[in-house]
Amino acid sequence: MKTVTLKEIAEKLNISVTTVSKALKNYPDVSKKTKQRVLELAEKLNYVPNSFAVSLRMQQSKTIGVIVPATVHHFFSNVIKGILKEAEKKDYLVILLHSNENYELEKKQVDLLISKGVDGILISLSNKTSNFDHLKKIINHDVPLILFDKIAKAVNCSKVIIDDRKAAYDAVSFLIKKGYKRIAHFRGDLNPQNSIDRFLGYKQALLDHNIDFDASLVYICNNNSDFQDGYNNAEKLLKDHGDSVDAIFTITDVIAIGVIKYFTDHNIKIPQDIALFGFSNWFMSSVISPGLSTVEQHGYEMGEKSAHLLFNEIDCKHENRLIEPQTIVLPTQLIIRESC
Amino acid sequence: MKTVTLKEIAEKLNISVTTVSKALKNYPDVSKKTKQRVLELAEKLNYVPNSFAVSLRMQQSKTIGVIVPATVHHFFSNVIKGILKEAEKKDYLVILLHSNENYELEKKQVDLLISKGVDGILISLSNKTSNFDHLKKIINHDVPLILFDKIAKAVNCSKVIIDDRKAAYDAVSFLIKKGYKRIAHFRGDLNPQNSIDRFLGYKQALLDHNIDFDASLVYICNNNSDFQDGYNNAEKLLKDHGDSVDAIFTITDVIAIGVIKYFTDHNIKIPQDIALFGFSNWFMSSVISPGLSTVEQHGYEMGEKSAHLLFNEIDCKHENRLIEPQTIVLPTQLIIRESC
DNA sequence: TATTTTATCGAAAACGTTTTCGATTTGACC
DNA sequence: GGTCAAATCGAAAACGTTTTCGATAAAATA
Repeated sequence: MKTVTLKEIAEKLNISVTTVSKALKNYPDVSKKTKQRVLELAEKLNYVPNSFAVSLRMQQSKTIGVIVPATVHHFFSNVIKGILKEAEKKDYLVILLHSNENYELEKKQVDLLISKGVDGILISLSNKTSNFDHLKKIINHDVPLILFDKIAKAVNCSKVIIDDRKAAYDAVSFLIKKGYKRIAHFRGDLNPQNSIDRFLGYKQALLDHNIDFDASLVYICNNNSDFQDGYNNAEKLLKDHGDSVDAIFTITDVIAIGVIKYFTDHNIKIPQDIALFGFSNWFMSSVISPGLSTVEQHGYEMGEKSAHLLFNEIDCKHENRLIEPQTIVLPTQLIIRESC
Repeated sequence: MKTVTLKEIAEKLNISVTTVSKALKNYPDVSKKTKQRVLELAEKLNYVPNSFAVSLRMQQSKTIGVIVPATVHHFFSNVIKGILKEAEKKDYLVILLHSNENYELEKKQVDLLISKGVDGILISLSNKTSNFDHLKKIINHDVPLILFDKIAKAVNCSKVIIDDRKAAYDAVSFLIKKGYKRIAHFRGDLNPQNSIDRFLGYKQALLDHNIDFDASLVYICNNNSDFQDGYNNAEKLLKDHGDSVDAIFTITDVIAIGVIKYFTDHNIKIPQDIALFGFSNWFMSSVISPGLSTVEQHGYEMGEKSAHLLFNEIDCKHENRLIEPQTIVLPTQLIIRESC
């Protein structure tokens, strides 16, 4: 099937390319008669505008780029779902990229997206990202940028996040109010902001409830989506502190799942012997037993909101309106299940 | 930051656009001296070719499109991961679309991709898709197409699948050899091929082991990724057959998880009272208790292979070599855990 | 010196749109 | 019949590349 162009329609109708183009776009300066003739022939020949030419001429691609660490996460795949939904509404296509928690890759992918001429970019940073020049490059190229979930505070662009610190604070406070006294924390890497914030929330909650912070109760999970990390740290915790610890707040549900696995394997009862609180509300947390208490993070809404914000900034740019960076903080909820 | 063009480089160097272009592409008919001058200035000005112009001129976008029902599935997000990996190697970008198990949407998305001028398309069909005109349209437009996992046998293009029938046959045979005699099947919708094939494998296994097929033991899950369907059907099964059934083979792990939930809630022991066998090896199946026996489907490899096949066909097309549609059948494995 | 080869360059067409602006035609009005 | 306004159209430039092919100059050959 040959792809048909304006020129061919014009020749068949013995009119100019200009008129064909204008007819299809319903310009007022072409007669009803020719409009109809053009429309009919275009329909018949199955005309579809060459998007490369349109992009070149209009300087826009109707495409946005999305970079996430991975989508094999319940949270991120929900975010993607929300983004795709919004994009569909606005007739935009989305290019998806996985940084794989790799800074160099993330940098390269940003360059790729810029060179592809996407109309906007959505990024959730990799855990390894601590230099933000590539993000500034995006801004310098005047392409709208939104950071979500794993953001860089220092970068001057709009952001969509949750209040990690408060969410962690709430979760740990809940544990304390339930009567748990020695609460460990399996935190994430030292670098990413949400790992820091959740740790700070944990610490603050202890402080506010007159419980001394004990650094030896904090364990680091280098990869907060590897349940083996949770499994191993559970083992370490037991070795270090015996049964003196009565609860653990983990940076993600996956880590908590690893902990559950270890405890189940070693006949340690949850929540009788030790309680658990996760983060993100992965699907499996609702079906595992015991059900895992966790923080609902609303990935889908975060995707929606981020995309919405981005399209808004794209529109602003086209209308030459000023873009005022804003930060949206999405609410979270504690989901209480049997694990505490 | 202004984007710099060949023309600007040419003007600054007092040479023609042609020469600049050729210098950057290392044509033999431009002197080493000018090449160097061009390269240096291009580097200094941060020149990056306008991809719209390149696409228009070269008639290719270096972009492929992917349509899947959803990515909130462990299997599909692994497929995506594999596709992205391959695409990165070949310097291709991928546009991701969710059909949401909606035929009309899928059709529209195919049109979108065609009109975007993607160099190739990868699709896993929605459960509702039973008309394949949109796929034929892709082929008629001469854009390479690969179907994976949820395919249409009738469409003449390359495919990457597993042998659903054999995998189901193996799983059910395993149950039988373990001594289970009355084995129910929670199947998927009537339409999709893999739902049919898994059912046929189930039936064949019974037949080959001299067990009568009992249609009343087959339950339909309209949405095979909704664990509630499994929960509800477990309830129905109990009501219909009491404790006479000793095993269930489910179309997916999620359904099985729903079943586990129901049985756990009602104090029915797995596998003592009833055994379970799932399909797809979702991450959670390894961490739930009891561990769920299932069929490993190798999503990542399927993504890799599909993308590889697609890039191959794209290359063929460029070199005007004939494309011979082929079907790759990926091996599956039984993963045996505590549920049987 | 005349001729041929080689090295280096650039004009121009092409990819397929969109949009500006000027040209032509038509009809209305006096 | 002459003037003016409105309606309808198209030429051409522009978006930024890539590539063909012809032109020129320098070097090699006779």
